[in-house]
Amino acid sequence: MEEGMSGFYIRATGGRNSSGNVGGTKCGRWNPTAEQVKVLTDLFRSGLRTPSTDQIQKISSQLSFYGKIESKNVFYWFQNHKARERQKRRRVSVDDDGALKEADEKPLPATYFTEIDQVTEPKRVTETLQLFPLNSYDELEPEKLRICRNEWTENTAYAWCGMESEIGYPPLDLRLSFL
Amino acid sequence: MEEGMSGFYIRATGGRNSSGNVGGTKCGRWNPTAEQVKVLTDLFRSGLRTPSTDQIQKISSQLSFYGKIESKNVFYWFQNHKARERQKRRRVSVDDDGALKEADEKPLPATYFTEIDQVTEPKRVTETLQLFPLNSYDELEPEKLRICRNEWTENTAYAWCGMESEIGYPPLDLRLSFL
DNA sequence: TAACTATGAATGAAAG
DNA sequence: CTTTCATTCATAGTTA
Repeated sequence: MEEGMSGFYIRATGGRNSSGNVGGTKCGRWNPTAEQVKVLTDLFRSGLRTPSTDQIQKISSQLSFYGKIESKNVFYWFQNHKARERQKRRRVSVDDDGALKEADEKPLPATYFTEIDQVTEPKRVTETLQLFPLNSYDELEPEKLRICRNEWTENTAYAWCGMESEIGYPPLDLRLSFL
Repeated sequence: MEEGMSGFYIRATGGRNSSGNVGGTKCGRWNPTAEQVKVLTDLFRSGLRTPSTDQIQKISSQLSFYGKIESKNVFYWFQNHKARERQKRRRVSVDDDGALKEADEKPLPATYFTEIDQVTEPKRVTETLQLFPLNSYDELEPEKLRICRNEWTENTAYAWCGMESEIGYPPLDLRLSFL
């Protein structure tokens, strides 16, 4: 029952600043700034999933305002984000029983976009994608509060068979034949 | 979701005791029980390195008997365990060429597992066969050198206009209408 | 209680 | 698109 007061941790903030790499290093990986992440997330939430080369180019160009970025970073970001959303959903759907938690990447209504490169759109999209009435990021939090989102599952079903006491675990089959 | 911000993190310090989560708490990371760790370690030592989604499901399901667990925990556990074993070995091979340290995760002979179904249902037997003889030992491949190759900017397949680096930032339309 | 350690979680990058 | 790998961040638990 160790219960300390809530304390803070000061993040060391190593030599990397948000607008670039550590001084001298040339091969570090991209470290997106909060603003960049926000824009990308907004785009994703708006329905963008697989931006074309041209779109990537434009996004990257714009985001370079906030810090160093290359087109490939944008490309990878969307690829990863999409894949992980799927993977997450796949995994949740299996071991989650119905506790539906807030999906933090739920697509917005399509009116947000004029045309959306979304899975629901059979027709190939022209790369117009105009007019993005987002009023985001006028201010970014100077500090980040880490919230527990519990994205994966809440897991409600533990089969605590009441046969044992709390610590008296049943003998484990070390051969693991259950698999 | 991390980004290059410098700031503090506030530790929530929910009411958690050492043997697991308190009933009311739903935040916080997974805290495996000793039994869960043992099973996972045994699986690892038996050669399992990268369980498939299906295997992850089964493992997670079984381990839920010992306490709260989600499939993503199993996924991460194997990911981390494998990575850290690799990293440890790499470190040893670098700064300590001659003397081999004690490998504490040495794979067991395969006979450790497999046919022990004398008390289990045939269904379990099937699942056993399904899990083990598969692509478990995907280790042993040489580690890759991570070189900064600049493929993206050079490769013609994408033809990114490499315009990153330090440039005068254009006036940015903050409402993302650039697309 | 502040370092330190072990490890869960996340994600950029890339391979398959 | 899927899966894997490397690296880093975050934090529970431990130690000095």
